[in-house]
Amino acid sequence: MAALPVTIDATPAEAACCAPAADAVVDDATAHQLAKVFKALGDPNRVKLFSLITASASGEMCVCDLTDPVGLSQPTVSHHMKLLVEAGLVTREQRGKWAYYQPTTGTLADAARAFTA
Amino acid sequence: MAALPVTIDATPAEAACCAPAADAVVDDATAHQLAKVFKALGDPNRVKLFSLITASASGEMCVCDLTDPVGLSQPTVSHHMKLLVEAGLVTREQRGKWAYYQPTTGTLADAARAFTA
DNA sequence: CCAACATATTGACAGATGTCGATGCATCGA
DNA sequence: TCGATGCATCGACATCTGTCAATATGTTGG
Repeated sequence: MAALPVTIDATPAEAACCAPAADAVVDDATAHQLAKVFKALGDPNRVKLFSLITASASGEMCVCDLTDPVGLSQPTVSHHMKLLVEAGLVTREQRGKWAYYQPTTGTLADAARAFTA
Repeated sequence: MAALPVTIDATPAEAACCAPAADAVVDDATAHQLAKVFKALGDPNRVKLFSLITASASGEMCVCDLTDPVGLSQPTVSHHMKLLVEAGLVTREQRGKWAYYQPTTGTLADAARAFTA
């Protein structure tokens, strides 16, 4: 499941007459993809990590700069970052010894729009 | 923790010189509140439930109309709806025998904006 | 090539989560 | 008043999740 397109695009939302739509407005695959994005931000520490990166002046941060602010061990931060990458919320770029993470701003906005669209 | 204001409003994002901001851009309470909202949508079935309600023509749905589309038992649907209510994503209104759930459209958008603001 | 450093992976563990059946608690209709 | 209906809560269970210490992998500098 590496590097999913993450296009999401909400279903047409047929809006039938009134009651049990029987088949969900979002299909199973879309629901899983959306849940993956939201679940990635469903942990306070990952919220902080993502916030730190998005608010970073340089637009990117390495693991060594992230461990201190959240107060977690280095392996734990790596674990969280992996989830954020798999959700498509950040991208990873290895430069030398450091792994730099950059936010993928569109992903979260698109996911949130899946309901209002 | 009933009926939280859910104002969220992102922190000023000081954007210091370059590196370890030491204290997170979002404080602990905000991170927890944001995580709560996203975690509520971090399950495929809750994504479907929320989608069903937001796309509903009448703007509200009762539990009896939700069990079939997601294929879950009634107690499980009640459990999921409780989480969505606690996250501030939907509101519950009891009318007669039925419990009607209505989407709180602003909550998700505000949570997503906490990072881009 | 080797030592030092930054990061990822593994193994383990407590705690949280999703799910259901059984049950309780209201409300409505007869 | 009584049974039926819609929903919530409880108890239980398997699974998932967050966390760390230990270790492995990979990259740079000497």
